[in-house]
Amino acid sequence: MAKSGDRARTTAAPALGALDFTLDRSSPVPLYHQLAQQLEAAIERGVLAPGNLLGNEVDLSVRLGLSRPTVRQAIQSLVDKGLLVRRRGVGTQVVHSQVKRPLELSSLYDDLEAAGQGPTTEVVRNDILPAACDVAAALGVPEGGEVTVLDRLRRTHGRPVALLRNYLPASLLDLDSTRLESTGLYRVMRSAGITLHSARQTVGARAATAGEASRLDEEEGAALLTMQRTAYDDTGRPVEYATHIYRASHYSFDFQLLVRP
Amino acid sequence: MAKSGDRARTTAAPALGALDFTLDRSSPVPLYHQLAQQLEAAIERGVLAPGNLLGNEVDLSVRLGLSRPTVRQAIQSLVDKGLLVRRRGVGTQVVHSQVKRPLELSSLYDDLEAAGQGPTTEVVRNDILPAACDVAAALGVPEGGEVTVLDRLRRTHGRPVALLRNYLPASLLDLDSTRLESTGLYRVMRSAGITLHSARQTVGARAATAGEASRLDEEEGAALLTMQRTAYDDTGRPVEYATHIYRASHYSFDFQLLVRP
DNA sequence: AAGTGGTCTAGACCACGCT
DNA sequence: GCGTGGTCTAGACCACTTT
Repeated sequence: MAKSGDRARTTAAPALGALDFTLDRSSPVPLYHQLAQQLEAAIERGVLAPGNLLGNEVDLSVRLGLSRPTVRQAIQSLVDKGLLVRRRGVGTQVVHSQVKRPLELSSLYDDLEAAGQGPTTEVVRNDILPAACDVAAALGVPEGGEVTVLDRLRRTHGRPVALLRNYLPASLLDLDSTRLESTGLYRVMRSAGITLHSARQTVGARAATAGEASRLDEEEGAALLTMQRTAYDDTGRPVEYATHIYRASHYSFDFQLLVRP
Repeated sequence: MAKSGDRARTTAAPALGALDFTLDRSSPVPLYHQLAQQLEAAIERGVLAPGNLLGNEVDLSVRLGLSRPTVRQAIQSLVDKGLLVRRRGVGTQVVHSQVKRPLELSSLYDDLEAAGQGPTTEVVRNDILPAACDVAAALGVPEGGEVTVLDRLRRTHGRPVALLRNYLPASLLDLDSTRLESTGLYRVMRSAGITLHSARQTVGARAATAGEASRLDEEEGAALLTMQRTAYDDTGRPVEYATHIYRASHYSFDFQLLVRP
């Protein structure tokens, strides 16, 4: 069914030898990771152009003084990031431009990073209350059990962009409002020893109520983006349930997907 | 800052020996993948309960007659899926319930799978036209170059849920409208030898115009979910640009994130 | 036929979490 | 100190793509 024979233009292998990789065997950072970082940097800087290259894992490992599995591990990590593509009988290529920075997946990281930076955050509420039914179910605590309810208003350039409501098991940690205004929730949680592992998100839309509209500087009925999220730590226990509202006129979710083979 | 000492309840290792793994060395499917599948099945069926287990990679490899790297590769693939967690000095645990099926990430797969199933699809337009500015930029073709424009209306339970507009380089493949009504676009592309590799998505919201409202059976001004996507094949070339509109009252995006360490 | 990545082995030592 | 996963090695054979 394919029409044009416009096949993967495989550029002849460029002078890869020009690249000098510096490996420090005494460093605590693993060799495969050192190699991966330097390969990624070379790709980012355009030294490794889209097309063919990285010829031959065996040669590479010999030239670097590493074993092949170690080199493979480095390459594999960049394949997982979507920067490289492997083909049997062909070789390993840098993916053809586009795709830039993999965006580290969706808003979880957005929020996480952006929180401490340009935007400002105002803590509107920070209380411990008995859990309502839906919250209890999401957090896996008994109904009526104590949960921290956190309401925040986030602005960028002085304009409101989002109403963030988060629920956390009250036993998990103390939330310092002052600290939450200068950094993101996830940073606070992380520095309390809570390591996030996964999250389940639902993104939808609906019209703004009068109350939401006034707080977000919108008209009643304006389109809002909604997001619900339950986040789990590395044991699989729920550690956060969030219901967020974003001004659709000022915010959208932007993320990249990789198709797993 | 952490309050409660409610630490990862590590269940004593259950009788793992009861599990019998069947490995077929003559099969074309890799040993690590056979093992991973059987481990995943055991987790799914609850035979491997959340808590501690899988004790000791070395023992496991001996008992299975595999080398440790092979066993590690199997385990690693499940860790990447979010089903297992490894801890140094502790062991490998099944993640504590929740998290069910990792949902294969966002709507790309949703559309991909759901397309051929419950929902029905009506091809409203399937033409080859010169590319407008934004389309040309997204697809990396010259402005005015030929692109296929595909408009579809998708329904579930007889009700409209989405207006799908897709642009593809006209040279890429012929799109058979009849076939598109019985299966998804990605299936058609795949069977034409186009293997998707990655996609960049933007999800937002806005109010419905009069025209959109009438086609979607909504009121003018109703909240709509919008999605723009550019998809790339495994060489990094854009193969699809899409602008989709969903009825927020009938559809939302649902997906899971894994936090990479 | 030659060259590539894909899989697999049987060891080794280290870093970390626990007790 | 002990047991765990984390890293690394130096080979081997196979499957696939290209010439």
